[in-house]
Amino acid sequence: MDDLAGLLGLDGNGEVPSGRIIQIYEVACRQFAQRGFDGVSMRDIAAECGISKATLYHYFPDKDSILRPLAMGATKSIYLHVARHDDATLPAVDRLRRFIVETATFFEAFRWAWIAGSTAFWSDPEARARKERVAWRDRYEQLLRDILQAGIDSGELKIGDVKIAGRLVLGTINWMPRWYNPAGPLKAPEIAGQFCNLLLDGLRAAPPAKAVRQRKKAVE
Amino acid sequence: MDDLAGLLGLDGNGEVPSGRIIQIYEVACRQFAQRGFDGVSMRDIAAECGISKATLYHYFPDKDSILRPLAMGATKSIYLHVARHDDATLPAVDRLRRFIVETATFFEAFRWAWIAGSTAFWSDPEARARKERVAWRDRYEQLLRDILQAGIDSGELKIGDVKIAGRLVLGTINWMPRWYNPAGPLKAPEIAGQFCNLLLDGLRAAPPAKAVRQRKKAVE
DNA sequence: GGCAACCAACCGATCGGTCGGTATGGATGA
DNA sequence: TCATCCATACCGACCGATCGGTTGGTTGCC
Repeated sequence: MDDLAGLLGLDGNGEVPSGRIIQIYEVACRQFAQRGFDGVSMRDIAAECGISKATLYHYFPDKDSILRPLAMGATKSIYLHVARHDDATLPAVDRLRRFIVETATFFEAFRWAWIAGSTAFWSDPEARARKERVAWRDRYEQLLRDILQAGIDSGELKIGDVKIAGRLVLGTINWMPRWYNPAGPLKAPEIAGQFCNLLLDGLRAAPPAKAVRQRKKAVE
Repeated sequence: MDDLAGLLGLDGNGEVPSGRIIQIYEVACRQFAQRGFDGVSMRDIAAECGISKATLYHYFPDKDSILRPLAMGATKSIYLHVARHDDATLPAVDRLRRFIVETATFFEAFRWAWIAGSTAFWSDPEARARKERVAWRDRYEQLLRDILQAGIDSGELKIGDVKIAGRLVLGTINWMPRWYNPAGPLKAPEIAGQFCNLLLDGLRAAPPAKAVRQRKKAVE
């Protein structure tokens, strides 16, 4: 189960979230992820929850306020999760591995919320919420770039452009939800670990110097 | 300009495509990419084209038949494009570079169609069209895996799992449309070239043997 | 005359959202 | 003890707006 309550921050404070509210979040989250925000009607959500549409509006003022906490929670929690597991005293290579693997761990736990948030990013009409979400996303991406820069400074990594390298890493991670099969033989963190190995050491077999020359000629 | 006519296969046959049809494709394509298929109404498209909604239905029988050729064309053409530029007699490393760079070249030319197709993949109600599109997508991904396998066989590449490595490469490419800025200093093929360098040689600075030992200890 | 291009007006369906009302169960006060 | 009260949880029926799509035309050019 997803433990969406944790992602939404509903379990920490004094409020006791109704089980119905959690159910609505879970149902809506999966439907948004699978068919998109516009592709899901309030009637759809109500039907799968086994309640009437009017009851849905007893718990939520409008459709946006179902998606918003999910999208915000996913974006904010992913940063808090990787930041909690980061340790700036470790070698940058290990920090990078943790960043990648912990992102996958998080994504596996909150797959639907992640997808729903990333596909419906553009539709929130409330500017403040949109801005806050972008800020958390920026923190997440900045942490990765900080790790890469630390690796350059320590001599562990050899990177021309930190921004480009960051895009490379983020692309591999962010594309995972599109094809990842939870029922497959490899769990997300294992795949992420292999990604990290490939990213660090490259696809190329260690070439003798003359092979490099030959390659350069062939490109021309 | 996009030259959507080429992507749609409208210029090769005897038919003379009306300029209006091209205009509708261009407008719809960009709107679908920016706001999603469900987020765009036929009224929106008609308004930006400067025609009435009824006239839209003079050229297209329904909404799906505007998106379908765009999505199909993007998926089919990307494969044909990279396959045309592939040369199985070249070293696998060069073939891989061409695959990545030519994908970026194509994506830069048909950015909106690419995005519209990849986001609206799931909504086509016509099973035959969906199946055909998946088939072209599979050919595209299989070509990449073939190149990787050729590199393993020739000793150029050192890859444990071709599927995983393929996902890695595809992720970096497919995520590009999400952040790529056409007005930025680097064009898509240049970025793709840098991606290829990083993918081939890795982020890690060539480590002395003892540094590798140290790293392994730190992971534990 | 015939046909491509175009449009205002309209259709049934569905959208997000509202309204008035009901069943229930626990606290309150005489 | 029992009537009252109130908040919570729920629902059927409805609203105006908008959706994809249709109809019955009117132009203007060959």
